[in-house]
Amino acid sequence: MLFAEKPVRSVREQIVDTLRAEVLGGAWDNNAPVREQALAERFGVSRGPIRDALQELSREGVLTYQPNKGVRVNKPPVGAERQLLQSMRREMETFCLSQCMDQLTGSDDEQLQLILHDLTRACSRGEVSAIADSDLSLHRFLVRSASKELEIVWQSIASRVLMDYTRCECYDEVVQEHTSIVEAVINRDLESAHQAILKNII
Amino acid sequence: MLFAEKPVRSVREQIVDTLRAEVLGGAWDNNAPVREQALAERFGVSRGPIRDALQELSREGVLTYQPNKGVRVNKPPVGAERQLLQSMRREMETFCLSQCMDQLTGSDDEQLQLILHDLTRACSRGEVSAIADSDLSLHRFLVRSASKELEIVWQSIASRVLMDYTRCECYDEVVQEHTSIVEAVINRDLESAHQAILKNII
DNA sequence: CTATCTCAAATTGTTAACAATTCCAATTGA
DNA sequence: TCAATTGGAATTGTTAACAATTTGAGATAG
Repeated sequence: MLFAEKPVRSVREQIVDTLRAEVLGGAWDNNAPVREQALAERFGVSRGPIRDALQELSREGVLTYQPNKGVRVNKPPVGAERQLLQSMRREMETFCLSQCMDQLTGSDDEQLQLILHDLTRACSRGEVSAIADSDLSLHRFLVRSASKELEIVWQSIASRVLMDYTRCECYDEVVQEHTSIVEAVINRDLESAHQAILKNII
Repeated sequence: MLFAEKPVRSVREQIVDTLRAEVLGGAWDNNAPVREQALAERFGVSRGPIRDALQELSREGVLTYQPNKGVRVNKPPVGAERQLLQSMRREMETFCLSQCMDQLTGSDDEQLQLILHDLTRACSRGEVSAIADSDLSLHRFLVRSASKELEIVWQSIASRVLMDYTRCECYDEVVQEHTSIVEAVINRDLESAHQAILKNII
């Protein structure tokens, strides 16, 4: 069996990714309650998988859970707490870059450019949810290339930090910064990649 | 309503805490499959809450999940990956100490000493699961005092790092190190507390 | 008028049955 | 003999019904 394992995305994963992008994109009111039944009807499944997804997003920091009261949209971290999370995110991503840089293949480069293309298109159209999703996807790709174990930890930090993604309105800058990252990676220029990452994670 | 909200522990939380302590304490074989039905019978509930608990422990790094194949006991991180997680844990705990130190009350001190007492007793009896649980509880108490939001992130890092808790066999040292931490905290000596924490998180 | 109580509707939590998938050992065939 | 097949048992995934809890509007008493 030499086939590359195709990432069979479960129902739960699809729901998680969709809702995460929507929340980070500002499509849900802050502190708004999230109802299981409504989501179940929307996604055409029963409440079981929906509950799974909401639990995962709660641990990720996108939603917040209260026993017997359901989940709501979480508040973004502020002040020193936010700075700590940003610092940890920088630490993880620079580490993962160092780890994976030498092992990336041409196929990886293609995928990166694909994601960058999605990000550019989403920015030009001003689709905030799609922008947030592509942004996260690009960083996730690099982290995942280094370690699937670290990916889970990273996601719960990155999601929290990006809970106020909508306040970033300068789309051109987003495209520019990620273009720098991808270019440096494709050139296997670790130093430039580190700098580009640090510049992007303010 | 001025009553302190008593932490009503849901069924899921109890199962999560029990299983986490058992795994960290080495009571489960490495890479051993974890069966939902068996746990459901053991805890006297249906598979639903069990699945919730297993999902949570998977995101926490204690277990590892594979679609349609269930969960297994996860492997501890090694090498540079482990060092990164340790570094992040240190960063979080020193931060949380600085944040909460001034706000701790006498009641908090009592609780800390209670946990330290549990830890000491567990060490003297050599009950590894109880040791791991008390150890985590003590650190969690300090993190939680600073931020309930950070607690979730911290847990997923600390659990991973402590996946090889059993290899630490010098119980006296465990007691000693945590006694130093609690003493420094009770004396509101931030500098000593930081040093004690850093010494404990190797 | 305000605060409290009551009860029905809405919502979350749990369960057991069913569906889909995986696992594994016995069977088959070259 | 050994690899591939197959069928049933074991296990996970999903669903709908039911139980428990919360919510909120209206009634009630002060």
